[in-house]
Amino acid sequence: MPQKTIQDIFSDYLNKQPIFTNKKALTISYTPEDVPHRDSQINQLGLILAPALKNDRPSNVFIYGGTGTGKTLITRYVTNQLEIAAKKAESDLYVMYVNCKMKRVADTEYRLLAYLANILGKEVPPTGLPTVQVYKIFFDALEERKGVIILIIDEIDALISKVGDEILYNFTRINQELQNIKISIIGISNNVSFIDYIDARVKSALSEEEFVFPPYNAVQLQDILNDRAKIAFSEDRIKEGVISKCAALAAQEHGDARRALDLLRVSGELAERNNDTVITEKHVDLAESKVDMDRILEVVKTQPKQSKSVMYSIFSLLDGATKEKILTGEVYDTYINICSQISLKPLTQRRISDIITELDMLSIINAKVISKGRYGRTREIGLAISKDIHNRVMDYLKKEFYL
DNA sequence: AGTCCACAGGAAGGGCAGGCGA
DNA sequence: TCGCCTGCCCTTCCTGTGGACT
Repeated sequence: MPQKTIQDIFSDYLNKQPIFTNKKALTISYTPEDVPHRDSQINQLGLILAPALKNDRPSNVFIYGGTGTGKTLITRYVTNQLEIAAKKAESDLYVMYVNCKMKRVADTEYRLLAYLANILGKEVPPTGLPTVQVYKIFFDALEERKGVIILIIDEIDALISKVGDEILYNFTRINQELQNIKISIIGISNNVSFIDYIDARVKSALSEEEFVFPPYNAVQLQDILNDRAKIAFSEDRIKEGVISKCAALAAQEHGDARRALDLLRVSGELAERNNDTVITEKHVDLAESKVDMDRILEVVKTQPKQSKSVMYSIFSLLDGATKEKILTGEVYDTYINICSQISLKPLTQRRISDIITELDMLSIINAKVISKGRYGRTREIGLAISKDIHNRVMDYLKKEFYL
């Protein structure tokens, strides 16, 4: 068979009937027209926010629930609808959304304020001003609007664990300080126990209303996927069992709708790349490992060099396959070695300890504090990723460090 | 019962890059 | 230019601790 030229590949691609008609429907940023299995939450939130239409301040709301349980989606959906209604009723309503997990955007007090001021059309330099002044800029910008402002703070637990709860206290006081506007805060958190850590005054002010989003079960996930698949794929592209398999896999993992959508989307992409016309369960299997692989590789790539070399130290210790668990001290010794090999200035053990904690939080490793009695207290470190991914990450790091 | 290991992890602060107003 | 502010990464110094060993 004659070799395909690059032009053949391109024309094949162009002539091919696409599997996807609207891939966006399978991403988390997509807001569907209706949201199944969340009627009661939608109605509740709607009732709480409705006073905004009559220019009254809605209660502050706190929403909890695991990843992919629809917290953000429902909040945005309801506030979108509210905005439409407000336009009809000609009432002044402004909705602001911020996600505190956006790295280098809103993960500190200063940045959050700067970001919010920016939404309101005020320029704040990325650094340099006293925080008090940024507050003033933000408050002034608010004052220029009138009516009701709904401020959605997503992943609020990430912010508070980093900068403390004072910022929330300041927010709850806006209503007393500014005459023209009424602000209502919707806090969204992945962590249910988070509210216990904040100051009692803030707590009572913020959680005037509370609700919890339970995880989806496999049947519900299946409904969600079916709805989205109708929009995302051309007809008859999905083999029987594919959607239920995606739903089942995601249900096993805390009922996470995001994961279910990822699995289905990647399955489709794999089929497309493979020139298959129909998505089968085989593609879902492949997608499952690819979704994890992509997530981990992405995280690894964006780590700073020091973090990468700690990772490399841990991985190469565990690569010997003699042990499944290693200790902080061993990691540090290996790390010092690696540093001299790649001419990197070694950090102190204290700092490495923090880096290990960070890697643990990124779910790349598992680190558990254990006591070995006479032989001290330390952390026992193991891998949180599969052997396959481990090998891929090792290859990447080796290349990166020319090892 | 007491000791002592090998760290965990908190607190404070240094040094840097970068911005502001005077 | 200077003094003051910020976030970020890091070091230094420190106290705390579970449980094997004596």
